[in-house]
Amino acid sequence: MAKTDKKKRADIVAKATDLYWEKGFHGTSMRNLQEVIDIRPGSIYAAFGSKEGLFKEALQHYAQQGLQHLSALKENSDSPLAALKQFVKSAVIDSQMQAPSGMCMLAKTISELTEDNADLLSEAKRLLTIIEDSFASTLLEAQQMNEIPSHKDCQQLARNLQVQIMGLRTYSRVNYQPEIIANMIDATFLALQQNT
Amino acid sequence: MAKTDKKKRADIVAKATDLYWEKGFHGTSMRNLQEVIDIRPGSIYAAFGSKEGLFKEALQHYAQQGLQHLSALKENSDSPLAALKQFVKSAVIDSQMQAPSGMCMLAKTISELTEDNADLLSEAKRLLTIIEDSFASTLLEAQQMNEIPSHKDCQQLARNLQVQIMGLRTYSRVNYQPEIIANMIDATFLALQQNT
DNA sequence: ACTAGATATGAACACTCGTTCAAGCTACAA
DNA sequence: TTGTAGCTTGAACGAGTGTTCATATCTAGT
Repeated sequence: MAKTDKKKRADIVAKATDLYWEKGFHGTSMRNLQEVIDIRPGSIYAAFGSKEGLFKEALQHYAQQGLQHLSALKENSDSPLAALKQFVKSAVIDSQMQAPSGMCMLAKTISELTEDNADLLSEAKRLLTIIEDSFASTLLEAQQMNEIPSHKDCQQLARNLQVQIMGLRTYSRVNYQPEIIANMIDATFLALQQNT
Repeated sequence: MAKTDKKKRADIVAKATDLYWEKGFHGTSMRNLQEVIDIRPGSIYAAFGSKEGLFKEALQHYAQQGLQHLSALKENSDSPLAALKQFVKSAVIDSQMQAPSGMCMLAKTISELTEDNADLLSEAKRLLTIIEDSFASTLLEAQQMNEIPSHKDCQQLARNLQVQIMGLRTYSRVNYQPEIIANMIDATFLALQQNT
């Protein structure tokens, strides 16, 4: 019973995440959500309290999904750097056609919201920081395996990567040219390994 | 009379731009706009047709503003590259505190909207392309003055710059550290000039 | 099979949304 | 001074917003 409840709840959050991700916080109405999830308003409010409450859980679900994807890729590879590169390519290139939006949901949220929704804004920032940290520790693993010159600052490299991903995902929406984007990612990772 | 009308209209567009820029298309209501501009609904609809019509003009106003800023900087400098760098720094760093939003309004629009507002979306893309072209021609000027190695592809460099700016402006909203951001911009422009 | 507690339902609430339009006002030509 | 063309006004429209809650339904323990 408890298990069923948890599964149901997770299912609701997953569907809500996709809709919020596509249309944004202000662009998504509770009626939209109710139709897509096939649930009545009372149930949402009993479980999540408000439109903001559900959005907050959607953000968390989104971030966790991303982190899990990265660690899955790392497990299937003996090069942390190659895993990271694959992660970036799938986030930037594949998600442009497959995902609800080509944008990173966290970046999209940070772009959209103002201090009128300070809670959601700071939650999105917090989650992005966590992701940046997981980039940094992946890069550190790569460094320990001599994939990256030892004098480089992995926190700084993670920052650069974060900037690059955000830029590329936005740019890809303007100009979707997979090969060119792929080349830019290759160049970014080549620079990581170089000695200057 | 015609002059006064044009000035009035431009004033309305300028105020609308700032509000839309801050709150986004869906986050801004016509009531918000009416209050900020101090105008009655009928007048807006007579002049712009719809919420979308006004937003479209706001996008155009925003883009034109940016292009004018860049060419003003170029006139006050004999190095196109230095002017461009100053433009980037002011867009990424200064606008974080001063402008309605730290984001580029065009990127923000592209991030927010879906095909439900195809007109606005493609207008934002079109304007961003124009801006990228003006980066490219600025870089070409720099190349002709030997500020940039002659074998580099200025269109490609402009693309990189666009990606970098979009990324940095989003990242700055998460983590506003002006010196670090400034260093990253310096590094980007140093790489432009280098011979690899 | 019965009952008590939890959960789901969907009509309804107060409010805001984008938009319209008849009536009033303004400013210039004759 | 008067006529008229065009702009401004603000009340009003129907539809949609996020949210609530009394009622109906379901579930689990006896």
